[in-house]
Amino acid sequence: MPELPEVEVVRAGLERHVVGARIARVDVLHPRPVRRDPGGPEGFAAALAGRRIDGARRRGKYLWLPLDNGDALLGHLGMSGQMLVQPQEAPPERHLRVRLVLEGAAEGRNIHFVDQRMFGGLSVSAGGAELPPEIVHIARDPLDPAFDDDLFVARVRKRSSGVKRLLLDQGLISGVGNIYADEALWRARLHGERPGERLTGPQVRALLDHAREVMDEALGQGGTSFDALYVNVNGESGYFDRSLHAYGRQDEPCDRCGTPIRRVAFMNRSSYFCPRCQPVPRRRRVMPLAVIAPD
DNA sequence: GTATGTACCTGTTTGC
DNA sequence: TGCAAACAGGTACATA
Repeated sequence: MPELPEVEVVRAGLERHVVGARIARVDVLHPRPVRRDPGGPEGFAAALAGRRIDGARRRGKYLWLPLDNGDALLGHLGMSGQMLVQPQEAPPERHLRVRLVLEGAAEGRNIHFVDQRMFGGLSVSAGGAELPPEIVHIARDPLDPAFDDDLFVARVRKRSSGVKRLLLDQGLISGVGNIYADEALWRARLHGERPGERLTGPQVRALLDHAREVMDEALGQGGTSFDALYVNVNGESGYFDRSLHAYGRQDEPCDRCGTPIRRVAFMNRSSYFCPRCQPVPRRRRVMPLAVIAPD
C-alpha cells in the first residue's frame, strides 16, 4: 500500500508532468471513488472540466491539485490507489476508476486514478487550493519542515493511549501507517502498548526521529520513478523487501537479538515486535481499594 | 476532548 | 476440487 514516501513520489511526479495542464474532460467509471464529492459523479466531472492545474501539494497521505479558480482536486490513494499519468492511447487498467483527459501543457496525456479496493477517493474541494477544509484536522507529517517536534512530544505525553495508536492518530502526526509505526517502534525499542503518558520526553523524541529515518530511507530507495513518462507507484516498493526489521516478519529472528518476532492482533490489523527488545509494558499497578471501616 | 470499536472494499491466501 | 472464512489496512464515523 502506498505509504507517505510513495505518496510524495506521486506528488512530485504530478508536479512535474501535469502542472499547467487543463482538464478537458473527466470520466467517472465507478461512483465509489468520488463518494465524498457533494456533487456526485456528474457534479465532480462538471466542476473540473476546463480548469487549469496550478500545482501539486500534499499533507500526510492526502494529495491535492490547486486549480485556477481557487478550488482543488483532493485525492487519497487509500490502500491500493494509483495515480498514473498515461499517454491517451494507453489501454484502460483493470481497476481504472476515474480518467482525467488533459490538454494544453500535458496534451496527449491522461491522469488515471486506479484503485482496486477503493478505500481511496477523489473530490473537488471548494476553496481548497491553499489547504482543503476537508483536511484541516490532519496534522503535518514528520517530513514537513513546519512539523512541531516539541508540540508532538508534549501531546503524546499527555495521552494515556498506547504509543502505537498515537502514531496512527492523524490529528497528532500524519503519514505514519501500520508498517512504519511498527518499524519506528522497533528502532526505538518501544512496545506499541506503552502509554504515551508513561514515556519520557527523550523517548518520544527518539521515536519521532526513528519514524523520520524510516521514511527518509524509503523515500531515498523508492523515489526512482521521477523521470518516467508516467508516475507509477504500485505499492510494492523494493524498500519493503530489504529494509523491514519487524513488519511482516513473524517468527523470524530479530535483526538485533535473534529472538523470534511476535505478531499480535491490534485494531483489526497486526502488530509485529521483538518481545525482548520491545518488552510488553507491565500493567499499571492497581491500587487496592481502601477498606473503610464502618463507624 | 479522549478512548475505543467498527464499517468500508476486493483480490489473494488459508482452511476445511 | 470447491467453497467459505480470514486477511490486508487508512480513514471516517459512532458510541461511551
